[in-house]
Order: sequence, then C-alpha cells, then structure tokens
Amino acid sequence: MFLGTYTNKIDDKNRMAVPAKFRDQLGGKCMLTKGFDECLYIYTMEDFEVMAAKIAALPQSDADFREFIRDFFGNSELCELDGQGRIKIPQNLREYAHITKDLVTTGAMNKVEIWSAETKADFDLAKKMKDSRFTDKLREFSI
Amino acid sequence: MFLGTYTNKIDDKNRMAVPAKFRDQLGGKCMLTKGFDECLYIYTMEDFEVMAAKIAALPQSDADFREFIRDFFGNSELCELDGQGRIKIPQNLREYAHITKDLVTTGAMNKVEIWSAETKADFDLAKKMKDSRFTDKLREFSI
DNA sequence: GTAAAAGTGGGGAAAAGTGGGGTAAAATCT
DNA sequence: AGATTTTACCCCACTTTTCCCCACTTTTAC
Repeated sequence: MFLGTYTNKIDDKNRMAVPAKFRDQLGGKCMLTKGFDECLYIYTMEDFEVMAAKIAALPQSDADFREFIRDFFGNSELCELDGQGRIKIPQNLREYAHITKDLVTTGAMNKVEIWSAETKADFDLAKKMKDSRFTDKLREFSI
Repeated sequence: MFLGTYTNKIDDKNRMAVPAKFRDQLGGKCMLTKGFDECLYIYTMEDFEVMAAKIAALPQSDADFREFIRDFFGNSELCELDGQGRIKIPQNLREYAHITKDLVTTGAMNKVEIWSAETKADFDLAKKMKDSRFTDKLREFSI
C-alpha cells in the first residue's frame, strides 16, 4: 500500500529519486505509465500485470478502446532503480505530465502518482473551486 | 475506545507525544490521516484497513473518485511510535491542520482527533456563534 | 514525600536526497 | 565502415533529513 505525499526534484539527467518509503514495495524495478489526469503512475510489476490484462481485454472492435490500448502500452516503461533509488523518466512521459523541475510524489493505494508541482497546485486549486462549500459561498456573495 | 482530551506540543522535529492512555490501544503504530474540520485523525491499523479496502474498490474511471483516493491515501501515513511514544507528523498534514506548536488531542470513540489548539479554539467559538441563544444575546447589542 | 511514569528537548549517527564526473554503449553523420 | 556525438549507467561526494538514544522536567500514583 503506497501512502503519503513527498516533494522531489528531477535532475538534469531526468532522474527522480523514488521516495524511500516506496522502494521496498517496488523491489528494484517498477512500471511507469501515463496516468489519468496529467500525472504519471508507478505500479509494481504485479499490479501492472493486473491493469495491463484488464486493458488488453477491452474489445478491439471499438475504435476508442483501440486508441486507449495503443496509448497505454505506448506510454508504459519498465524502470529499474539505480544505486541511489532513482528512475529515469523518458521524454514522452515528462512532456505529458509537464515535468520540468519540481515534483510531488503521492501514494495512492496500489500506485504512486508523480506530478509536476505546478500542475498539482493548479489541479488542487481547481478542486477547491469545485468544492461545494466554496461555490456556495461564492454564490452568496456574487452579484 | 478512545476517550478524553489532552493538551500537548509538537517539537522542532515535528514530533508529538501520543497521550499515554491511547498507546496501549494502538500497539506501537497507528494510521494518521486527514480528518474533517481541519484536524487530523489517528486510527488503529484495523479500522484504517477496513476504510482503505472500501475506498480502494472505487472505480478509477471516475474523476471524482480518483481525486478522493488521491486525497485520502496521499494524506495518510503509517506512524510508528518512538521509544518515547511519539509520532512524527508530516508536513502536508501539519499544513492542513494548521499545526505549529500547541495541540489538543481528543478521543472520539474509534479514532483520536489532533487539533491545532488555535484552530480548535476558533472552531469552538464558531459553534457558539451558530448557537441562536448566543446570537440572540448579540442582537441586543445591535451586533 | 518519594518513586515511577509521562512529557519534552536535543545530540549524533545513519539514511535519504541531490548533483556531477567518467566510461561504455548507442545513435548519427560523413 | 569509421569517426563523432549523444545517451545511458555506474560510481562517488556532498547536503539535508530522519531516527535512535539519552537526559531533564513535569505530572501522577502511592
């Protein structure tokens, strides 16, 4: 079970230190994939297999599913942790998640999410805007 | 069953002593999570796992569920009590609960609530403000 | 009043995070 | 094909954070 939120940086060689708390569960390697929302996911090998099997089983007759399958596997990468517990994040995934320097890494049960700090902040703000208490208040005072 | 209210401090190393009365029930470790009302919750491992299992079963295809899962697990932490019966409160949770120095820890049946003393005081006053008897009194003074 | 337990503070070793050099492999160009 | 550039990967070094342990103060129990 992946839990907690951490901040890290990606270096000039496009490496990111996987938070130490997550390393034992990954066992030296992991699958890095494109996530829903503009972030990346890290799965254990086992959990990736489960997810991959579900996705591979989608009906190929559906064009939307074909596109999704292509996108999922085309943006999945097997990553081995180096001696310092870091993984390299490839260009296509960096671009998707708008990753430049500062990152937020957060445990989400069976996966780890990697966010660009900026994107995460925007996302959280958007979430706050959607929060009913906030919008109710806004409704009270807006003219 | 967790009962009673205690005051404590968080130190410069972000450690808080769990009231001794609660320690036996926790058994050396506990789950620290984001609570309602800008406070934190401590659950026993067992109770947390029950909740976690329910939440983990929610479908990833729903954006609102993804947000909730991220928020819940990203703001949960497994805390082991040190030799002095203290836990470390991570930054994201300190920020959420506005924790700086003085704390109020209160047993609430199946969980323990951790409040910033200041936030708790504000919250208690807010409750009073909502009480019609209190606001009626204020009204006598044209407030 | 005394002893034990609980609460609080801090030093120091170890671990984690971060940056960078050097070499080998791969890709690209002529 | 050979030469040159780029990329990947292993290793080392430094800084920051974490965690274990000890010590002191305060509270509780008898």
